[in-house]
Amino acid sequence: MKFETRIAPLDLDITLGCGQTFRWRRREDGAWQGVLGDQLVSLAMGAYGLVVDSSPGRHDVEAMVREYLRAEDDIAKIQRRLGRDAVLARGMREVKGLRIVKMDEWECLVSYLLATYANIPRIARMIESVSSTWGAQIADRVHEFPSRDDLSGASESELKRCGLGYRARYVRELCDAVDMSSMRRFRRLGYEDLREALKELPGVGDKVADCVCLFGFGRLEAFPIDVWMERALARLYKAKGSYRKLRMFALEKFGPFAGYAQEYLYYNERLRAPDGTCVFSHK
DNA sequence: GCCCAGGAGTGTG
DNA sequence: CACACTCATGGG
Repeated sequence: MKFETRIAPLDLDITLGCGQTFRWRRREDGAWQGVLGDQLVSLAMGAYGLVVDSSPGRHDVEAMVREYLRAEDDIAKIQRRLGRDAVLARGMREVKGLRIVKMDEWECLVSYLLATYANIPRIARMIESVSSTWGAQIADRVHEFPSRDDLSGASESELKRCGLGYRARYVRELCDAVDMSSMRRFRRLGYEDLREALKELPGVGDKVADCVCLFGFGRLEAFPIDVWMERALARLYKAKGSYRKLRMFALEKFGPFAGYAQEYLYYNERLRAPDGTCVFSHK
């Protein structure tokens, strides 16, 4: 099933390749292939807008894609607010097409649980391994992300065979700690209450909780802080200190769209090292 | 071999 | 509160 839908501004390479989500691959022809729910989806930029090709295809795939890419976010408005900060104001035009994604809450929670103390290629491998072991198959070598019930049958040793290491125990305990009704209950909580509730879960600390708030529950004020963000905040704002202090700094400075500021800064900080490009600077 | 990776849990001062 | 240590593992 193939159709075109209008989402602007949008840069697929930045949005799907910047490390906020882990199951998309860029093909030789430039199209991005990934899995959304039970759909194998390919995305490419066309003349009119975003060209979506999905299989097996479903009547609501367009709505799924538009929700995932947060098509209704007013990027101009967000950037106007973030532009009050002089550092961001200088480089935001370069990342206009970066959109925060709206992942499935459960997939996001497990993904960022696995992401602790691992690099992005390894995170992607762990997720693919878990998906191909417990997720329903939808195409050749393509599987859905396993639901909570799919995964609740997995033993710790089976999970370790997927290369999870010490994370295997967290996943096992997470399956016992939550079900789909608790995930629905989480949706009704405000950001601060949600992040505290998530932190109650095994293997979920400050950083994972904020990632799940942002990329899973769509709380745009969440500002996850990892080692790259610590570097960016120190380099660009001379801000240092505990997670709590840095989070308060960001919330005050960037307000309700702190999550977008975080992803702009994260993208910039990560790309700065390998190829020398630097979108934002303190000068 | 050495270092680091989108950290969290636990114990201690 | 802050800090130190441990927890597995793969890749540069």
